[in-house]
Amino acid sequence: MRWSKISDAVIRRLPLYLRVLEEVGRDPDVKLISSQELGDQAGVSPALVRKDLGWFGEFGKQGVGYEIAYLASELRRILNLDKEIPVALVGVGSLGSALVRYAGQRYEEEASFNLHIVALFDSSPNKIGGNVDGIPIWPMEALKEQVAEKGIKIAIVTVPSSSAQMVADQLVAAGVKAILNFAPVQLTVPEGVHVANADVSLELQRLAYYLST
Amino acid sequence: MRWSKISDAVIRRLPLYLRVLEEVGRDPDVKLISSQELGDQAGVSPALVRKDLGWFGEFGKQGVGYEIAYLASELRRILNLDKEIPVALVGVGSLGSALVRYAGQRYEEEASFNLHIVALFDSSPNKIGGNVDGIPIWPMEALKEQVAEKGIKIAIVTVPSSSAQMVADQLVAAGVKAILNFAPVQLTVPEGVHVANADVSLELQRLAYYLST
DNA sequence: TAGATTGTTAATCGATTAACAATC
DNA sequence: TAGATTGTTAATCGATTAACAATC
Repeated sequence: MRWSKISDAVIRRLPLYLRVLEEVGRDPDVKLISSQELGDQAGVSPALVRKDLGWFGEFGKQGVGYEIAYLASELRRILNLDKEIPVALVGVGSLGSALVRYAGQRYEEEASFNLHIVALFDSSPNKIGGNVDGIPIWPMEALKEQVAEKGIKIAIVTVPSSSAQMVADQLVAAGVKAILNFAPVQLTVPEGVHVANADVSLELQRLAYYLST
Repeated sequence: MRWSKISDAVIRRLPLYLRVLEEVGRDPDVKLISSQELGDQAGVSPALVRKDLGWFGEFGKQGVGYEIAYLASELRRILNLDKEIPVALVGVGSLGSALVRYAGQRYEEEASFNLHIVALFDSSPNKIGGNVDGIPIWPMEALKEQVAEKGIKIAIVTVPSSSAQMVADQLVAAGVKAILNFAPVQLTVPEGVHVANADVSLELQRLAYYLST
């Protein structure tokens, strides 16, 4: 544990900053960025940008700003994106397959989207042995072995709600530390395992609220 | 505008409460639920459940609790889910197609997921005229007409980042009031239009942070 | 009635913003 | 040097929790 007690709200903004830095860094003439400019592009106040970065160190120079390339590399280090991260995906339905392709594209396009889906899992016999974009589909029985062998710490769950908790349990047992859950259920995981919910269903229902305002 | 100034944090929890109510409501013997029980199942404190509901009215009985069917119907009304909501989707790639199927499934399985994708749009000539699960794919030129004809107020955007802002502009011009954006860019929309970001890329990068803790 | 639980106000907690000394 | 912008502390704002009177 490197920095304890840094709030999730802070962590959530770091990838956003990193994306802005990569965007502006494409212009080789621009070497520096101020918290004002970085905040503008990320949709955050300059004070908050400085406060967020302040949790991790001093990355800027007073009167000057932040060196784009340096700050980007520091953010990659903080987010563990300085090395390639192997990811598993469980549930190779249409959403699962689409996410494999989506992640592959991000991996190609975004310089520091360093997450790589390396193994797929499904329980359906007619999918096992197949692949999506060249990534092999394994039976659930192979989960533990593959997670260990490939050093997988993050998994994406795109199985039906009814099996999501069971799959999460298996992932945790196999040693996975973070889960991106697309199933419309609240997963229960032990302390130390992180779950992010990508619940499209809830988001759409939430948007419906604003139709009456 | 019915209730002004209710925070987004509150609105975000309402669909969650609704989901719990539907879940427990399946058992016909259970007619009542306390804020304690509702909170437990939604992962929220009982005090917060009562405070959230309190913004919209008095739905419970002291000493008794909340009548499940009644509270559910009130939440549906508040979230505009008491009537079917037509939705458009722009960008019929693999992610777009997958979401069409996903939404179709939610529509079947969840009693009050009352959002219905009724029109798809793409710029690729070899997709136009086709369909996904029977829902027709229109050219972008047909957007304004279809949105007006079908009364579409919500759209899902699954186009590449490079065209997302342009598509958003067209959606806004056509009269769409809420956008669920899957493209990894920050969309700019006028006052009164709501954007929810479903940025899988950011979520995964965020999860990577927790691998070092 | 007695016990339970709501609705609501006051207290607390945490996150964001404002301000400014330090310093490049 | 003078102007600019960081790093950081104090002030403010908003959201959550605690507490309890009202009441079913």
